[in-house]
Amino acid sequence: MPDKKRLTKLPTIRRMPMYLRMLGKVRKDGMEHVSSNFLAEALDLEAIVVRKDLAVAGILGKPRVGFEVQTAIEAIERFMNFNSPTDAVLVGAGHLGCALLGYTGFVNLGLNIVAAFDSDSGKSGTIHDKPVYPLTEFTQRCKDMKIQIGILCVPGRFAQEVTDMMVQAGIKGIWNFTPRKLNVPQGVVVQREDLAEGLAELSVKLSRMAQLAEE
Amino acid sequence: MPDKKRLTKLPTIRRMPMYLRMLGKVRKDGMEHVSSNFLAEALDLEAIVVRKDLAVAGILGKPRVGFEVQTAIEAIERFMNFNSPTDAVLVGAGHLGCALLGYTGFVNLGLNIVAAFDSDSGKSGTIHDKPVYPLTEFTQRCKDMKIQIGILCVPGRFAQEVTDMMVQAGIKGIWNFTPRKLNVPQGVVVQREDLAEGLAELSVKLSRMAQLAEE
DNA sequence: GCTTAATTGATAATATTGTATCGATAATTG
DNA sequence: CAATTATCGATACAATATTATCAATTAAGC
Repeated sequence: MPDKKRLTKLPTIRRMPMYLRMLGKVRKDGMEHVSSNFLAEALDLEAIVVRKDLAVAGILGKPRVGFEVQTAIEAIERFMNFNSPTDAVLVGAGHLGCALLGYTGFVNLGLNIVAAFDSDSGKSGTIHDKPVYPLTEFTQRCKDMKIQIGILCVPGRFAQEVTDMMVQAGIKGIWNFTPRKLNVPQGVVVQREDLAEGLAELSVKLSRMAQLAEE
Repeated sequence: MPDKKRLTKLPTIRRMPMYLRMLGKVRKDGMEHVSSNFLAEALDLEAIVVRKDLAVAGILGKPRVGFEVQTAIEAIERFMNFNSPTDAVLVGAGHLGCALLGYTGFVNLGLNIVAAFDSDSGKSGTIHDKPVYPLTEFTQRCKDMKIQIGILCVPGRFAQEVTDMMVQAGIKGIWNFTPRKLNVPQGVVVQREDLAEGLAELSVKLSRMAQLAEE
């Protein structure tokens, strides 16, 4: 049986980036304190959820005042390991790959995409200021740079092949944007990202809404 | 208090596209039946999860044989409303927008992107065989085509503005790829898509893995 | 046909997540 | 400085999701 440890408080963990973003905005606006109510309102959550989530990250508030913005930001960054950036590479510089390369928000979340690779060596050069290399150079460069995270944006049929390369190159975490299951050895974690899930949710919400309207 | 209906069986709903994809592959391979065990193995789930999920969609299996592939596919499509495609438009033909325009998998999930819009009228033309129009034509065209779903891929600072246009144009569901909360009237549903959530999860999984390795 | 093995589906148990209640605390107001 | 009010945090409760158990059913093999 493969290692089967459940990740407790997963929803809380997934909400952390939201808090971080909003706290950043709030700080920029010059506010030093913020209440759970304010955050909840701004993020479309319940105040009690906010309080519990912040408590998980070890953040304490003061009655009548709320939470100290700066302290909260630091606590979340620490809790989530966002303050020690991890180098990552991306494979597959198609549209999705380029979109990810251009997304500036990842640095705040501890992810530093240092390079991209593509099997089409015609794409070599730079995209959004990040170097793009031919895939043939993948293993060597990853090993040289001691890359920890690989972002997989290739067409599905190449997914496993590239995954094997990543594992070979010492990558420990794979962010998988293909709709394939990846076989990886123990000690390597895979995070699947499947847009279809969100679409399914939207689809069902919509049809329930339509039903309500009929009644 | 805003409408507060919880969506039960949400995880099940979000897994449906996976099943559909795998069942399609299995059908292409010529298999007429498939066991929950097989699906679970192929999708990295537990067999019992598969059985329960299929049961929710009204799919019955036969002992010793498993589930009829064709029947299961049709049942899921019916359950999820995937067989009556909904027309959608996309706003913001940047990299992410283009990636979504080029993704062929959505038709199987009942989503038919019929056009895209961009404020930069220089982008007008076609992308991945889909027409791209200037944003000025948005409202009229949406109304003409009776568009139900809008996909929001613009930079965050334009998110609310474009949302308002969508609502105005009669759109009922918004798939929001910006990291902003959208204000919409009752009767319009928003599905947020935030890549940061997955990254947060990966980040925590990785650091737990690293800790395990140390022990 | 009878036995065996595989597989389902029903039921129950457990774990996780979300929500409500309420006393405690600190700033504000009079 | 006392009363009031906003806000937190602890506890308990409820809803949801996952996992385990096991009898029932069907196909296959003898």
